[in-house]
Amino acid sequence: MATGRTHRPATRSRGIPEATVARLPLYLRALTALSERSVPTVSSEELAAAAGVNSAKLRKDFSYLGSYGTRGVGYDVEYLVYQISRELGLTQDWPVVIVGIGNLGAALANYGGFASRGFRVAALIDADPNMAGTPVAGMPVQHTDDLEKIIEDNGVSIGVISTPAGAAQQVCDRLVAAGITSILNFAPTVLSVPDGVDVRKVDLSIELQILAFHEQRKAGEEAGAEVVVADAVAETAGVDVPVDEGAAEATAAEATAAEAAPAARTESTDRKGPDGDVPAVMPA
Amino acid sequence: MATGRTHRPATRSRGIPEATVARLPLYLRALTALSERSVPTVSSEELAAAAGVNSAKLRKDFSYLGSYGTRGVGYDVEYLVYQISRELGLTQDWPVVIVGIGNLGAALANYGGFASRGFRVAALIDADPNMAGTPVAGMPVQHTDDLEKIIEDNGVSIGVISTPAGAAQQVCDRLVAAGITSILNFAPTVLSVPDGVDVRKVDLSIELQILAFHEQRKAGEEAGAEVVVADAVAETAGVDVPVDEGAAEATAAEATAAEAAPAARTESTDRKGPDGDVPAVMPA
DNA sequence: ATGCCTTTGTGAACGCGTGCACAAAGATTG
DNA sequence: CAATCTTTGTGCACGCGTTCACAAAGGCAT
Repeated sequence: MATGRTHRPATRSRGIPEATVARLPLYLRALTALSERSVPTVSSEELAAAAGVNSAKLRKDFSYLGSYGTRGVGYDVEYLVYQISRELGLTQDWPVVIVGIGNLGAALANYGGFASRGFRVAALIDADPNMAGTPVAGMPVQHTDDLEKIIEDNGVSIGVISTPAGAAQQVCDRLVAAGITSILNFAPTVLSVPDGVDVRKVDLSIELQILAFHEQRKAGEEAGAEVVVADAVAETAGVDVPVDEGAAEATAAEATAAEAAPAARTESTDRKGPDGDVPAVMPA
Repeated sequence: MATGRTHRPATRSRGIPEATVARLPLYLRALTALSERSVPTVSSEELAAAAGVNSAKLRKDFSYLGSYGTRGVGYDVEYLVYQISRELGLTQDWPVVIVGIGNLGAALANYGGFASRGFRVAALIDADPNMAGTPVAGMPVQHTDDLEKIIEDNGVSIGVISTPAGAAQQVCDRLVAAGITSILNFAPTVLSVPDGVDVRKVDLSIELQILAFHEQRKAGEEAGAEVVVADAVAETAGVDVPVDEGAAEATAAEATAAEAAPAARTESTDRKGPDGDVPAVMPA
């Protein structure tokens, strides 16, 4: 998925499991859809299907909130919508600032999903003086100089960072100093924040890399013979097998193509060679 | 299905834990930065700090890849960059199509982080005929009609969906039918795909809702006297505490602010328009 | 070589999250 | 009111992921 949180130490969270919290918005969305279709009640089975999860998991998730269902019937849609909204804190207004109005920042400013859930874009902030005053999503961009004042005046506690990576930590520090305690970070950097500040990150590049890993694995399985060969080579060649078999495979790769690893990365990304690990043929 | 590795430590084979895979890009980024500064070696402690993780975790993560470190010294930066890149499949080129060129789609098309990691945007696709031919990020937008042909001609196996929610499943189906096996979904919908197809989702609205939850909890703790009092009352009064403490807290909240809960629930469809979270991004 | 110092790699313990399976609870029907 | 049927809520077991803590391994100085 898309996120990660800065590690929260000792918070006596006699509360809802993090994994459950992360699913509540999913349930809420499914419930909202049902609500709009005026469906009065829904069973855990149906709702789970709509949310794309296991029904047992859903019931357990709801059990952390309380007993809001009726046995033999299901859950009252409207009531559940309200309860989840309340639990998530969506019954109140959350002013949000977006810092860094480039392509992504502008897209976020135009994103309809914010307002529909109680998130109000209070201000758009950018460091470029030329952008100041320029309307984006019907709202004038303001300059970074006024960041602190904007946050204070609007009582903002959630900030979105969509600046380039180089500016992110600096912006983050100013946001935190100004009183922000929750940050959604789109910049490809690890932000360091003091305790008590939550950071969630969305990293497009990382998501793609994870997909690439699985994609490669899938491709490798189809032409799976290669891997076997690599293992065989390792054994026949009497390669000094380190600690375990997993390492052996890696070692086999080294023994052939990866020997020139440091050299290979000097330039080209071409490595069609006798890799033994990387599939030589791409999925069509 | 997975009959092979029933009784075996996952050390063998491509048994890299999912959690580890998700962190590899993080390490890679930190290592790349070190590489650019010509740092020759790095210890697990230093690298962990740069990546924002625990050093023990990092070492264990690397142990799944093999023994690439040198005791007493650390890891060779260049070598590790190569190994991780190879493991993630970044040593090859991954053509990608982006479907839905609204605000977000355009932002993604302009995003530099893709190309820098071996991901090449092969095509931009949109359903709006008026957009066809319009250059976005120096590349003409193509019409959905040609989706299948584009994917086949370019050997694309990774697709990015940045359409409105309503169109996402349909687009997804066509992508899958055309041979796509990995999807990065930005539309706020649960996509259903056949086995063998990976889907990762990025949902901005959900991220904010999770932040709101924690934000609310933080605010509640500061003025936490309320909750404590409520609990005390419950006990002193000999109230039959319902299911568990969590529920007790919820009950306490209702007793104060959420008194109007049942009322609100009759009317809860009001505050959000029919938009829901439908538009991930509207076709500009 | 020998001994010291640093850092890796990993065994083991622990905690969280997931899924199964079922008893309890309520609706519904006759 | 009793019997039946549906669906919730949860106890339990299992597996994954995280963290600790330490022996082994390598470098380096003497």
